[in-house]
Amino acid sequence: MTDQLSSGDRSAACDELFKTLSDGTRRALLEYLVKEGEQSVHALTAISAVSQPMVSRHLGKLKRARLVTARRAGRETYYSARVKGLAPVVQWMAIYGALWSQRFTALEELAEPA
Amino acid sequence: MTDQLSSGDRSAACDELFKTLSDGTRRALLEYLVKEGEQSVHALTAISAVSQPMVSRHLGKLKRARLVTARRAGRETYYSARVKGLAPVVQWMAIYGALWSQRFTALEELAEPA
DNA sequence: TCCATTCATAACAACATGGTTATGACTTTG
DNA sequence: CAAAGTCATAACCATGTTGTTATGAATGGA
Repeated sequence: MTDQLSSGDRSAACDELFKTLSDGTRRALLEYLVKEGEQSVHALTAISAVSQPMVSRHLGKLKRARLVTARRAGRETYYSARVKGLAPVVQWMAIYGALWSQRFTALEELAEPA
Repeated sequence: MTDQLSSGDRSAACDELFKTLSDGTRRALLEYLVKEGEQSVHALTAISAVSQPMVSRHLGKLKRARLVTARRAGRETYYSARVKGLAPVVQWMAIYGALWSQRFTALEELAEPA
């Protein structure tokens, strides 16, 4: 129980989540799925700046991180965003404790464009 | 201006932040700084599983991501957490819009261990 | 002054990552 | 059946990452 630092399990989930989210192309794919709903690989390739195999691999990583789900229909595969997959990240944010809940609005304002 | 997906500026900040946070050692350092306050490299090395040069490099990346600040005092360098540095990540989370604010508590519960 | 402490950097090895093109499996359609 | 569309995987390259050990630059103290 001496997990003062390396909380060896939950930390692994955060590792994968943060690493997955650290790529702009993957975040763009995820954003698109969140905004537009279920999309085929073909459609996602169309809006991406990289090749179709790369899109497939990015989607594979998103799927492995449980940030998307895949549904196969005929020769097409439809991917959907899975928001709940962000839970470990949200939980990690809780290390900021009061800072988080109390200053959330402050951060929100700070984050506002104009 | 055709940044339908690659919102080329804010995205860069998220890239660096997520990439920085994707390493467990760095997250552990940051957590420690948040919980225990300002610490010297020596102290941070003591609680880390890696060598002192590696701790310095991790701290360098955290500093570059603006997640910590450094204060030099004699031969020691004291690092502090900089919570505001998380703002771009919080802002990015806003792509989930209503999902974020409305389901925040749901996610919190979901994230709860027991 | 001389030595120990503290920290950062350089050099290197091992490995992972993002990108490409080529190809194969499968499905729909003509 | 044959051809075209959709997706995933393999092979490969270039680059970046984490980790190490060795070393150098300052600072503090005997």
